[in-house]
Amino acid sequence: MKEFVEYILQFGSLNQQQIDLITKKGTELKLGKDEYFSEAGKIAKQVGFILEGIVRVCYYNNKGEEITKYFIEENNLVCDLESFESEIPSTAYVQAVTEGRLIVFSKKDWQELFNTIIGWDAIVHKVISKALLQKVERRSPLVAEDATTRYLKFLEIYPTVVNRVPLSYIASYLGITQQSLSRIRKNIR
Amino acid sequence: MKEFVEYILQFGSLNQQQIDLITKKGTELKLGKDEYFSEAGKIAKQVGFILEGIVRVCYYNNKGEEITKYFIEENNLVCDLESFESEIPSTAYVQAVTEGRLIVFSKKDWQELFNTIIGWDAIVHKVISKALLQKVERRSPLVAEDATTRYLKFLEIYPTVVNRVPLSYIASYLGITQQSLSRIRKNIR
DNA sequence: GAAACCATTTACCAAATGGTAAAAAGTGAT
DNA sequence: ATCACTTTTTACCATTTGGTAAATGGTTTC
Repeated sequence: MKEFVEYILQFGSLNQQQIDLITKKGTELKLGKDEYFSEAGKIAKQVGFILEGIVRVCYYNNKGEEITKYFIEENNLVCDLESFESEIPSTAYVQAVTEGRLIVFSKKDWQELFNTIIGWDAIVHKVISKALLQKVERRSPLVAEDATTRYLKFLEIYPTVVNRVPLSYIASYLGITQQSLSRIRKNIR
Repeated sequence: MKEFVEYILQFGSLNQQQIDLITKKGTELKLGKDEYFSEAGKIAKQVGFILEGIVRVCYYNNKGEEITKYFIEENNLVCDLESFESEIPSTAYVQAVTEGRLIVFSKKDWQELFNTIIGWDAIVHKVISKALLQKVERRSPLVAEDATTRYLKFLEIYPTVVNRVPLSYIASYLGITQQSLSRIRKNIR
């Protein structure tokens, strides 16, 4: 929980009473490897913050292939925003890639924080903007490159992820087959 | 200007006095075809709202190729957020693809709105979150597809853009050569 | 340790895309 | 209408990537 409070405080200041309130609302959740945090077709009901582990967001394209949209690492929020905020069914799965430990807030508790903590609104919006901007900035530079360059850029973008997730997840994130990625790895060495 | 006020009011309510203040701060800017709204290496000093025309954000990759990161259409904000907010040099060019008409706010005026209009903060954050989310959601589904599918999806995503921008811009947005895109167009007909 | 299971690597050939270059089509100016 | 200029299309071949399948390597369970 300490990690979450520290993270939040980077984006704005809170007094002890407010911090206690936040701490009281959040509960710890353990996720097993491959377990889903939220699922496509269902409405996202929680906001999470990753203390430990790696999570990915994935979906199935119209060929039925499983595509990793992005990875989320420690010290980041996890939430299907569109689904959570608009209460529409999610279009993607959020899945623990490794074992994970999270702080989670129910929608009700999360909203209560907006009503009771002045400035919570501003902090959350900053957090979310930053996270979204990062997603855009990580994805964009990959598009116009060949597969090898994409993989090299992936190594820069997600240095803490490479050795903790299956090759096939990275391949689908990069938009190539796992055979191609394996070949690329071989050529790089 | 009316269009901008209408756009903003979708995200929160404002009284007439507040609307007048916003109206007073914004000035109209005309951009010629190919003219830059902001440039790589410089600090973004304005926020814009497109009344008319199409704008693109582009950069040069390490092979020196010009890559279109995304297009921005009418009724959307234009701003290199990272540069504008943190006052760091921008990494991309923002360029009018067609002739354009925008409402622009200087950094000083934009910030004054935060100080004088209660709730402006919340509105702007909603606008920005929505725009960023759209950028992610438009880009992600393209990655894992072959070139033809990417182009077909592009047509869905940017129906108002296809016939108003050069083929080469679309090709670089999709991460393929313009020859490939031309071939794809031929095969689709 | 053997068996079963899953992930990764390799190999082979087919298909898609890139690179270079030239032709064709479109645009604007005089 | 012609010329100069830019954009788009086409063609050719080289290179990259995909698809299928099998082999190898790793891990877990008994």
